[in-house]
Amino acid sequence: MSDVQVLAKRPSARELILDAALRIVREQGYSATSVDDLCRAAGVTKGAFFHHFKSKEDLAVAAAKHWTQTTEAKFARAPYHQHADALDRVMAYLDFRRGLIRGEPATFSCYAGTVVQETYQTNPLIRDACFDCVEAHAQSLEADLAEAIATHGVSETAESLALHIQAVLQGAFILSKAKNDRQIAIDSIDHLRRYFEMLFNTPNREEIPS
Amino acid sequence: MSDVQVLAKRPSARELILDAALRIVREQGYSATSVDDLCRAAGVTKGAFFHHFKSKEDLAVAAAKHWTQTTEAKFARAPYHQHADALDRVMAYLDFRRGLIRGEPATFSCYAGTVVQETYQTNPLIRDACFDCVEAHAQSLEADLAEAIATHGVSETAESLALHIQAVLQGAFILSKAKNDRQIAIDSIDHLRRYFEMLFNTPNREEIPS
DNA sequence: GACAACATACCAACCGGTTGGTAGTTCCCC
DNA sequence: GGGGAACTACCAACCGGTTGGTATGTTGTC
Repeated sequence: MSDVQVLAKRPSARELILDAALRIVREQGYSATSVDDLCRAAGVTKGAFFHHFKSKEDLAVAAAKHWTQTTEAKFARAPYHQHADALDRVMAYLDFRRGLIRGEPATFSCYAGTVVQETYQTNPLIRDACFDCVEAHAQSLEADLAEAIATHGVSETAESLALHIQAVLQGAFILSKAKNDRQIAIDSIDHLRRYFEMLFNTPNREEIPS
Repeated sequence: MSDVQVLAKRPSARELILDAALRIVREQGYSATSVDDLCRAAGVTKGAFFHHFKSKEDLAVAAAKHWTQTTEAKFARAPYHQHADALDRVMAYLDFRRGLIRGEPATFSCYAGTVVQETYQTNPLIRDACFDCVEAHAQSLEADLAEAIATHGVSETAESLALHIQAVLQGAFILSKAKNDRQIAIDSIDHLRRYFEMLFNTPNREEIPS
């Protein structure tokens, strides 16, 4: 054994490629990213790429699952879960998402949202993998939303609200990319927050608390 | 003069290409659409393409402007302008947008939103052209929004609300594409409508009408 | 020595773009 | 009003580079 035994072992080519894919595809888009681009960015050869993935499409699907895993871990250890009240957790989640809008759009935008626009009609496998990403994350919010809905007598469903949050975020990312300005995304998230404040504060919503 | 003098003259290659671009690029994405694809769809040759556009990038920018023009015309003759009250016009606009969610995502989604995701970092010319599209349409709503804001004592700006509408729509399109289901987009627009209802009905919003 | 994990070299198809050309129209000078 | 130069609109064939993918090694490990 020539190397020192360190805990941070050199990541495999597969992991290097997947991490590179999440980064470059969010920068350039899926179609514009060539297999050579990915290999160069990951520091591996084309042989390694096609050893681990049987096609570029296969990589895109695997990267979607990888995206789900990394984001799942990120949100699992986020502080918004700490609040005792369900609605507090929901609002803290929105604030957490707001706080993530930092740096370049490529770093805070969504892999699935980027890829699905280019593939939804030509590649159902990738499209479904991308929807699974978004849906899985939305579902992770449903428990808190359902509890807040029950407590505050709101007539929306947890599923619908969770998906609407994702829609606003995706749209906010697009506007940020188009204007090359992150503030425009933050503004939309603020509008979303205000929607939730009004929806859940229920300031005698036409006297019909359902 | 050998031909009959008809009003509907054969569209030029340039127009055929631009129309084809709006259609195919929304289906396949910008990078995945080759110049040959465009020529085939438009029924013209590559020579004609490069006679009218100096590059594929040039076509993308021209198509963005073409998109602005066609949508401008479409919304100019939409019925939501008829209402006497400004807030009624705003709400009717949202309902109009809701009603446009028909058929395939490629037919109701936005050229600019699709293209900008693939080009925002690699091609500033295209990115700016796409933002101009979105901004121009958002600005067309600002007069009605400003009037409704003034009448109802709302503390948001017309610009911010107009852009938020566009963000929600863009996000709704993405979710529709991902789920391959237009209802998910309609649901988000319904949430947006509810936000506007609550924002403008001002049911003693914490007693601070600004 | 078997097998996974890579690396090297290569391929046909396709990519955006260029070429040299033609048909028709417009313009201008006589 | 006739002729020709200049111009626009378009076309088919072609070009070098890049594409996703493959075939065939080589290397390290159990």
